[in-house]
Amino acid sequence: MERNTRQRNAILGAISSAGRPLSTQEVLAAGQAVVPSLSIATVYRTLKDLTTEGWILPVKLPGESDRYEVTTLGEHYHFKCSSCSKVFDVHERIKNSNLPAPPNFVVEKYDLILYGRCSNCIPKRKGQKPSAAKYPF
Amino acid sequence: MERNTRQRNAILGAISSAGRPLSTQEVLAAGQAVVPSLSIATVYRTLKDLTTEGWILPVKLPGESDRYEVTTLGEHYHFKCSSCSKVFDVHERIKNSNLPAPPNFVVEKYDLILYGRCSNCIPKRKGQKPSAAKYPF
DNA sequence: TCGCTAATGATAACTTATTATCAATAAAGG
DNA sequence: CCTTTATTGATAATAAGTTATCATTAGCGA
Repeated sequence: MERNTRQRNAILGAISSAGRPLSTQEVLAAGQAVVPSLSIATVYRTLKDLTTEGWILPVKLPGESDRYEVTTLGEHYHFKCSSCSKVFDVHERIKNSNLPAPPNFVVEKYDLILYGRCSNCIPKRKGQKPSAAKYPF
Repeated sequence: MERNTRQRNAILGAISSAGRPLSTQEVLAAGQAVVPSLSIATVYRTLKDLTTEGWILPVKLPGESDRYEVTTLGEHYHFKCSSCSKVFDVHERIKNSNLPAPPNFVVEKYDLILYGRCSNCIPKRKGQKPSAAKYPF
């Protein structure tokens, strides 16, 4: 990166403030809220640049295309809501002593991916619709 | 399925006896050991049929294409060796009470994916090469 | 403000995995 | 052994996500 463009700022800003990993389409939508002309080509280009420069990281879930989040979050897992399809960060830790492992295998790292309903997709009372999402995507 | 072909038998046999999830290319290689003319088109077709019929299931890992295993294994996780890229089943359980979850989120299911070195890829002594794989793929 | 050129936007091209096509082959019943 | 037709093998086509191309736009130093 050599120039500080509105597009780049909008993209990194969207990812930084989202509080959860964003898909390329979510990044596009959030970025266009700031720079309406933002194109998907610039999103892909900038996501690659920001990754190379160490600002963001791809989040890979089974059978899905990459989402992106900032690199400053430390060790955590991910929760995918089966209703709204958003992915959330989970910072609660799993006790290492409870990690299963086959005999004679050395575990170097692991991923834990939770699936279920996020707080916005759990109806509060019978017959009530889920409340509006906290996030703009 | 209406006819009991050598190709179908070779494919289901390979998956049944592998003891771990196989990629489409691994299924092709194992099947060709029995039916040399076996084509990748037949592998894809048969994997789809066997899945529909409930004999096998796709195993999805982040950023990778599907592997397949028989449906009779019960709940388990997967271990991917970072050296030989094979995926192994892990039948040891994780204690449910230790599952992290964000407040007000309902966890319906979860995946645990371990990464590290399998027993065949851990050198037994200094300077010794890893022993031959237990499996033919 | 000017000028250089990196960055952008629109879209074509590409990639990799998977599916469709169709003539040739081979199960399985008679 | 025949006949029927489901299945196969070879390959073209497809799909979705990502990357390349290139004329235009716009940072930013002078």
